[in-house]
Amino acid sequence: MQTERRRQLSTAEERRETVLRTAIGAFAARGYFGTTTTEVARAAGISQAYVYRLFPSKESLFVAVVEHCFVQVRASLELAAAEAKGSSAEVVLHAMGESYARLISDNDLMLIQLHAQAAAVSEPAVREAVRQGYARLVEYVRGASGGEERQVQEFFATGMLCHLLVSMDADAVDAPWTRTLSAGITHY
Amino acid sequence: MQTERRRQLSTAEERRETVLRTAIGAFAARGYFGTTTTEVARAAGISQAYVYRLFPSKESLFVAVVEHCFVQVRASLELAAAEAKGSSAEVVLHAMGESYARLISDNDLMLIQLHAQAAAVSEPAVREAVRQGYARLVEYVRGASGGEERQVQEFFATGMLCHLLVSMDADAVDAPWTRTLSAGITHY
DNA sequence: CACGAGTGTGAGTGGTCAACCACACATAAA
DNA sequence: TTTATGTGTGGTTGACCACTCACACTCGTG
Repeated sequence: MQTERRRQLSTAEERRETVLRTAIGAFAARGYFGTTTTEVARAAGISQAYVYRLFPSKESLFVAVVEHCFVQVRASLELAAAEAKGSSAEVVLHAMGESYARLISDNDLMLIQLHAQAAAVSEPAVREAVRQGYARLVEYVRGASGGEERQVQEFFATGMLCHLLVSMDADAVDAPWTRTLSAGITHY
Repeated sequence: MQTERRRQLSTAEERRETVLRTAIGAFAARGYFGTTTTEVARAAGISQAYVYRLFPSKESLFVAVVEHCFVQVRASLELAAAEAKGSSAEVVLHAMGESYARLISDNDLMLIQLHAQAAAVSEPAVREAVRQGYARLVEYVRGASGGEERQVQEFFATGMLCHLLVSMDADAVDAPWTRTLSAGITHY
C-alpha cells in the first residue's frame, strides 16, 4: 500500500480556486463592503487568517471573484454561440440569452455583477475589472452574433434589466408592473 | 425692531430635508454598507449624534433617501409627460428619457438607484422601497405614455443600461464597446 | 424673567472589521 | 532522520462602526 495515505493539505493554488468559487456565494448577498473576510473564510472552510495568505487584500480577492464570474459568463455565451453557429444574429443572441439564463439560475453570478457595478463606483481596481469584463463580453457578443450595434446594445440592456428583477426578487411580487418588466425574459 | 433677530436653529423637519438632500451625495459614492453615518452628518453639516435624532437608524435613513430619489425621478417624468402631452407613445417616452437624462446629469440620483438595488438584495426594508418605487414608476410610465408593454419594458431596460455606463464611467473609455453600449443614449 | 419644549453636541459604548504575526503541522527530498 | 518549504490557525491589534446619553443652548410663550 505504498502511498495509500492521501494528501491532507491542499496546494495553495487549489485553495485559491476553492475560495474563488465559494466566495461568490458569500459576496452575492451583501456585496463588497457588506461582506466580511470572516464570512468568505467560513464559506471556504478555512480560517480568516489564511484568506490573507491566499490573497493580499480583501479588494484583490473581490476583484478576483469578479473576474472569475466574467470568465464563467463568457464561457456560457461561447457554448451557446457554438451550438447556434451559422444561424442569424437574432437566433444566436437568443441562444446566448437562454444560456445565460440557465447559467445564472442560482442568481449568485448575477448578483456579483450587480455588486461589482456598485463597488466600481468608488473602487478603481473593481472598476477596471468591470470595464475589462464588459469590454470582452461586448466584443465577443458582437463578433459571435454578427448582430448590429442596436441588437448588441439591447442584449446587454436586457441583461441589466435582469439584474433589477433579481435584486428586488420581482418573481415574488404578482402585479402588472412586474409582468411588464419581466415579459419575455426566460428564467429557471 | 421687534423680531429682527432671525432663528438660528432649524426645525427638525427642515433638518430632515437637508439631510435627505445632502445624504444623496454621501451615499452615491459607496452605497449603503460603504457609507458611514459620520459621512452623512458631515455632508449635512451636523453632528453624527444628531443624525440619530432625525432618523431612528441608518437603514431608515437610507430608505428615506431612496424614496426621496424615486419621488424626484417621478416628478421629472411627470414634467416631461406634461410637455409632450397628446403626442404618440414614442414621442412621450423619448421626452421622458430626455428629462431623465437631464435630471441625473450629476449622476448621484442614478448611483443611489444602483446602490439601492444592491442593498435591496439583503435588506428587506430597502427592497420594499425599491419595489414600491419601480411599481409607481412603471405604472406611471405606462399610463402617461400609453405605450405597449414592450416599449415600457425597453424604456426601463435602457435606464438600467445607463446605470452600468455611469457606474464604470464608460465616458472615460474611448473604445468600440463603450460606443456600442452608449449608442443613442443622451447625457449632459 | 421664567420655564417648558425643542434643537444640537461631545464624549463615550460595546462590538466588529481588515490585516498581521508567531507558531504548529504536513509534506517532500536528501 | 533531518531539514527546508509549504499549509494552516489562534490570537491579537488598532482603527472604526452604529448607536446612546448626559448635558448645553435656543426658542416661543405667559
